[in-house]
This record gives sequence, C-alpha cells and structure tokens, in this order.
Amino acid sequence: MKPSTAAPAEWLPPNIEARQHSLARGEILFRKDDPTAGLYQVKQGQVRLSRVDHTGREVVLHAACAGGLIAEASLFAQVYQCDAVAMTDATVRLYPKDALLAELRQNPEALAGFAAGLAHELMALRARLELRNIRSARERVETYLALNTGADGRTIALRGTAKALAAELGLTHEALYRTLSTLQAEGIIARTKDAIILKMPSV
Amino acid sequence: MKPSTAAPAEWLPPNIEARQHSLARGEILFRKDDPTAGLYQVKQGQVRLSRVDHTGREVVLHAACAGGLIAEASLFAQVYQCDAVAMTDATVRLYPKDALLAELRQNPEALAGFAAGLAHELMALRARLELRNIRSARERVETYLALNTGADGRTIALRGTAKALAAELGLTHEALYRTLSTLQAEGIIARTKDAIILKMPSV
DNA sequence: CGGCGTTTTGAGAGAGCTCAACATCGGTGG
DNA sequence: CCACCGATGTTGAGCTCTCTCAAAACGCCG
Repeated sequence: MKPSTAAPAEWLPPNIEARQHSLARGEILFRKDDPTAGLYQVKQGQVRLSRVDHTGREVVLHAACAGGLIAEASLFAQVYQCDAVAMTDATVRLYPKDALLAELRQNPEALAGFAAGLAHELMALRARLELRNIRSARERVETYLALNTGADGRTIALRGTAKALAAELGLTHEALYRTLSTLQAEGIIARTKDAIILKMPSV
Repeated sequence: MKPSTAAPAEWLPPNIEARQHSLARGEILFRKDDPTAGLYQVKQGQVRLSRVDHTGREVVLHAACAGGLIAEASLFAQVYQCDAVAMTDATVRLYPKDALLAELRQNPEALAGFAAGLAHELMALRARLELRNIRSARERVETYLALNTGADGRTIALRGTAKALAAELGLTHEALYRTLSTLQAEGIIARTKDAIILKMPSV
C-alpha cells in the first residue's frame, strides 16, 4: 500500500548503536524464517515486506519508505515472518533487537511511540484488508486512488513500477493495466510517467 | 479469523475501574465514527469487528473471544473505525481511554504487554491478508483449516454459523457450503455440528 | 404450528485470470 | 553508435471460477 511516510518514528532512541546498511534495488534484507536481528528503519528508498504463498504468488504486506519502520512485530518473534526486499536502492538502519528491547523497558516515552506506531499500522492494515475485499478491479483501483491522493487531493504518486502496484493491489498486472486504460479513456484519470491524476477530485 | 484466544492480556491494569456490559447476540457495541470510549476486553462470548464497504459487503476485520481485546488501536484515535457486533451473547469490560492511557504512561510493564499484544495482532492480520490473497475458494478453505486446527492438529472448532465463517473467509456462503461439500465428498474432511475434522492431518 | 434464519443445491453470467504475442524502455557490450 | 537483451508495459482472446439470483429443505424458537 501507500508506503508509510506517516510514522516518522522520532521515538527511536538515538543512543542505540544502529548499523547502517546499503541495499541495491532488488536486494534482500532478510527472508522468512531468518532469525530476527532487530528492527529496521528505512533511511532512503523503499523496502517492501512480502510473502510468497504456496502457489508462488507474492503477497505484499507492507511497503515502507524513508522514515518508515520494518519488522516491528518481529521484536517479539524469533524469526522473521516475511521477506524484505528493497524496491529501489535503499539504505536502512538496524536497531538490534536486544538493545532496543532494553531501551524500551527503560524509556516509557519511546515505548509509547512504539505502541502508537504499531496501532497505526494495525489500522492501515485493516484498511488494506477492506480494500482487498473489493472484488471489482475497477472499484478497487478507484478506491485505492481515492485513498492515496497527495496533498492536492488529486495526484497519486507512483512509487516503483505499475507491476509492483498491481501486486500491492492484489491484481494481475494485466488487470491493472486494462483498468487504468479504461479509466483514462473515460477521462477519469490522467497519467504521467510517475503519477496518476484524478480528473474528478475526491469522488 | 481465529478468534484470538492467544492474547490473554494479563497486563490490563486491575486497578482501573472497568465497567462491564452485557450484550445480546447481534447487539452492537459501537459503530464506525462513534467517539472512542476506550478499550474493551471480551469476558464471555465472541465479538466481531467489521466494516461495511460501499457496496454493502461486510468485511470482518477481527473476531475476539473470551480474553481478547477490541479496539486497541482506537486508543490513539478519536472515533472508532469499525463496527463491533456481538456474535453470541457476550459480556465485555470497558477500560476507559483516558484512565488506561494514564495508567500505561505510569506502568511500563503494562505498556510493554500492550505493545506486544498489538504486535501479535499485526502478525495475525498479515496472515489474514495472505489468506485473502488466495483466489481459489477451495485452497483458501484448506489453508484456513490447516492454520486453525486445535491441539490435536485435526479438529477445527466452528464458532458461530457457517455463514459467519464464510464472511470471515471473504467468500459467499454458497461458495463455502459447496467447497465443504466437495471436501467432504472427497473424504478430506468430516463434519459434525460444531467442528470440522481433517482426515489427513497437517497436509 | 408458523415464521425466520441457516443450510443446501441449481443454473447462468460476468469478471478476472491465464496464456500469448508484441511494443517499449534502459542498460550492456561489441 | 548500434545490436542485443531483459524487464516492464500493453493488448487480445478464451476459460475457469466465483458471484448472483433462485428455490427448497432443515432446524430452532416463540
């Protein structure tokens, strides 16, 4: 979904020694069942959490861009439950699990920020589930667009490829392309290389 | 999905004056856009969180049974984002938002428990999203069954009606009935009034 | 017994998936 | 500079599967 620019996570304790990693586009940060090293914060680029189901289909669980966190939940687990892949060249900062847990135990302020972040992610994920419940490709795309407009209420920035967007929406890329073509033909949207503009703001 | 028996939430501060409510089956605890009163813990019965999308379709976001929590995330919001409905006769306990927030600020132990609960729910919700990504009704049901077996690895207790299960799975009730019939005819499952038994444990 | 909701089965149609072919773009190396 | 190559983007046609609409049997409760 919308890469979470939302949670800047200023609560992250600055005193923890956090190692920075550089990732090339397509590089894997961790895989499902890897032992959990800790929490990552994305400094640049975009990183996506996904799983692969038994048919080989990819399910995008989360997309974090600069400022966003990855694998919060795994602080409480022994192994990661998703794959994390860099969608663009990216840099991430690792907050080691033990150090972070210790810090959170001593710093209620940080802990509260952490909890709030989790809560917001939970809400976002529920919105996500609701979106997935829409069967019609057209309505799903329209709803997504309506929910993801930028500040002007009309522009949706495209991060990454349209194919990736299809995966986020749970559609095949063909279905997405066709839907966008139709919407464009009907004058409901306009497209540029890296954005979609709603002609009718906030339907 | 599986009503979260998982998080007993012992961290809930016992000293907070928590009012108990009794709900009849079908009764509404709160609705989307109601101002948030606080957090509820289910003492008996089952309560379901859902939304209704613009086509009138119901999306089940969460199903909590005894011990489970409801509306954790809304501690950080002004209004509820879902409807909460009792699926069975139920009793719930309300932990008022302000009192609970104040308590969490002073009691890191409780806050940590709260955060851990949120994290686990996040993981559960992600598993849920993965399930929803399975297109085939049969595979979705098989996956659900495999993930929700009881202690013996073969029995799935049915809470509530099969129709309700269909809603949780994101299927029409007809599709679910047909799928179950097929599985039964193929000898993959057996059915009793309130349970499904896998003939082939843990496929 | 009568009514209501759940369970069950049937038939038809629509919508997205699958497979397939082709265009386009960006990078690589001769 | 151009040919090549892979990945993305695009369009076409058929098919499968679930949804939808319909109807009937069943169980429960007043």
